Amino acid sequence: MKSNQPPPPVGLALRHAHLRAARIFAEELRPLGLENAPAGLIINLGHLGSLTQRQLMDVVGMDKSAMVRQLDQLEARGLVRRRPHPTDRRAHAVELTEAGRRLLGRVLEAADRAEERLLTGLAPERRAEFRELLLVVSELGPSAQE
Amino acid sequence: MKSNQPPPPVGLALRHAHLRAARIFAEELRPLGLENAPAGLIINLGHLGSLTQRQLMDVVGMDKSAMVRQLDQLEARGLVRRRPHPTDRRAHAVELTEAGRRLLGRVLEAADRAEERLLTGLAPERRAEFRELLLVVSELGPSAQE
DNA sequence: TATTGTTATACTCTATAACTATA
DNA sequence: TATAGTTATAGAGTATAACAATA
Repeated sequence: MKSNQPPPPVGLALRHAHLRAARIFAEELRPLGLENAPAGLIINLGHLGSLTQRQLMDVVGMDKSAMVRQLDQLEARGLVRRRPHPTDRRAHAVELTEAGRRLLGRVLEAADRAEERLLTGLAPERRAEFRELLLVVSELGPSAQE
Repeated sequence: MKSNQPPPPVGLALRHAHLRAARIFAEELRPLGLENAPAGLIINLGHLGSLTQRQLMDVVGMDKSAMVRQLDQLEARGLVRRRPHPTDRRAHAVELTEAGRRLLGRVLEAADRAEERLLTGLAPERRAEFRELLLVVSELGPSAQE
């Protein structure tokens, strides 16, 4: 039943799975003129509402200076706004503009199509199972013990 | 039972899981003086034996020129050897040296420790399940339909 | 004519550190 | 003294294209 190759380390499989997911997502995003990183930012801002840049860095795992550059570009395109933070005058409250929120809908559709393609090899129940396990391993899920 | 947040797209969860795996693996590799990319090459050469650079590129998802640089460094450290390919005189047959094979053992131990840490949140049966599903999604596994 | 490996270039990401303005 | 954001810099990865040798 098993192949004669030893199973690859989980880390390598995660790398391949992520590379494949990123490739597929990039294809689905192409018509929107967006790349993966800014699309990820938009999705997270959509989920979480207004965030400081520091919080965004933690959420998307992006570097401080890369975050500045990405937000500069998104702001120049009118998709995102930096506002004064209500209580901390050092910080910015970053949020989607109306145009950003409109684009968010199309980005989420692209993400859904990408996910459908990514999980083609799994039956529906196994997809749910995969999602659940992945949330634990990624430490994004409810069972993440931080 | 469920959180009130919508679940993140699987692609984002894969990204987080992979970032976490890479961070943990890097920590386990530090005593060996190796980084993730060359360690991945060594593991793959160990699993698959002698490969051309072209094949290695496909297997590890690395760029043409990055592959040249990585192999140059591994060859300079005496861990890898480029030999004439038996049938294609354009190609190189890349393989581990004896020193490389000795290091491979320690790299695999580091990978095991990293995997143990990575999957801490999952009970043993769920780890096997996760591995199996991930192999399908990564298209590395037996069910990959190319 | 296409492919393997090499080299070169430009662009992006990462990591680091300095700097400012606040806290 | 520490933190949020900005800026600058060096290093690594990615993407491209050109090239030599070979298929």
